[in-house]
Amino acid sequence: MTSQKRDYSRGSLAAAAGVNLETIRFYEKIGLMPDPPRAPNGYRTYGHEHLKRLVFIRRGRELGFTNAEIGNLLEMVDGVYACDDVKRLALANAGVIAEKIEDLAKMKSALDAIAAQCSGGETPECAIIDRLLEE
Amino acid sequence: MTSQKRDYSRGSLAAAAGVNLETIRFYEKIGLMPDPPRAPNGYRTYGHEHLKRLVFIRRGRELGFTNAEIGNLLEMVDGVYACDDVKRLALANAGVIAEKIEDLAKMKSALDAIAAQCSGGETPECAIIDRLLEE
DNA sequence: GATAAAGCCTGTAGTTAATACAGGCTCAAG
DNA sequence: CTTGAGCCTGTATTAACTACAGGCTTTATC
Repeated sequence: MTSQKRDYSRGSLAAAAGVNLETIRFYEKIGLMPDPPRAPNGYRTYGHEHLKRLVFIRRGRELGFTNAEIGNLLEMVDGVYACDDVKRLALANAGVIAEKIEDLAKMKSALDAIAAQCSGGETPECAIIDRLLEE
Repeated sequence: MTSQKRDYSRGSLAAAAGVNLETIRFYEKIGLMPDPPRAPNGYRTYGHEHLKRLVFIRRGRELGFTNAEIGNLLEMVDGVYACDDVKRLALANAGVIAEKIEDLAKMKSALDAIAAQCSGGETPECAIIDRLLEE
C-alpha cells in the first residue's frame, strides 16, 4: 500500500492523472467530470474519487473511446450496469479500430508504392505528383 | 478518350470530384482552391483544371496528407518542384501513418484482451470497467 | 404566365477534443 | 513587501469540415 493523498488542486490532479490542466475544466464543462467542491477562496478541490474518474477517462481515451462513449461508460459506472452493455461497446470499438487500421494500411502501401516509383532527384518529374494528378 | 465537360457549377464540380458541396467553398477560403471566375449572375464557374486540382486534393487527403501539406504539394505543382522534396514529404507521411497503425494495433489488442475477460452477462461485475478503474 | 422546386449566393455557427491566452486574484517564500 | 506560482474566469484557436439561415436566380411543370 502506498499512502494516498486525499486532496488535490486542479493542477495536482492533472499531474496525478496525466492530463493537461485545462482538460479538467473542459471535462467539467462537457459533464464528464463533476463540478467539484470549492475551497473558501474559490479554488477547486478534488479527492481520490476524482482522480479515479479522471484516470478512467484518460484510459478510455487511450483505448479509442470518444468522450460521448466514455460518458455512457461513466453513467454505467455511476449507476447499475450490465456487463453485456459494456462488452458490446468495447467490441464495437475494437471493430472501428480494426477498420481504421485497414484504411491506414492501405494508405501506407499506396504511399510507399508511389514513393518507390519516385526517382527522388532534382528533376521536375515526380511519380507522386503524377499519380495525384492522374486522370 | 472520353468527352470532357469543360464547365462546372460548384455543385457539379463537387459531384465530379467526389467531395461535399461546401468543401469547395472551404478550400477556397483556406487557399487550396482558387477564387474561380464568376458567371454574370455571380455563380462560380469551374473548368477541367479545377476538377483536376480538386481531385488532387481529395486523393492527397485520402493518403493522409494534411491540408497544409497538400498546400505545399500544390505550390510545388504550381511552380517548379524537385522530386526530392515531394518524396521526402511522402515518406515522412508514411512514417506517421506507420506510427498511427502501431498505436491503433496496441489499442485494439488491449480492448480485445479486456473484452475477452468480460463475462458479458447481466451481472454487475465487468472486467472492462474494473480495468478502467484500476488503481 | 404563374408557381414551385432546385440550385446557387453570403455569412455564421456547430462539430470533436482539447489547448492557449488575457486579465485578474490569492497564496507562500524570502 | 515583493515576486512568482498557481488558481480563477471567459474567450479564441486548432483541423477539417458540415450545416444552416435568409435571400437570389434558374429551371421545370401546370
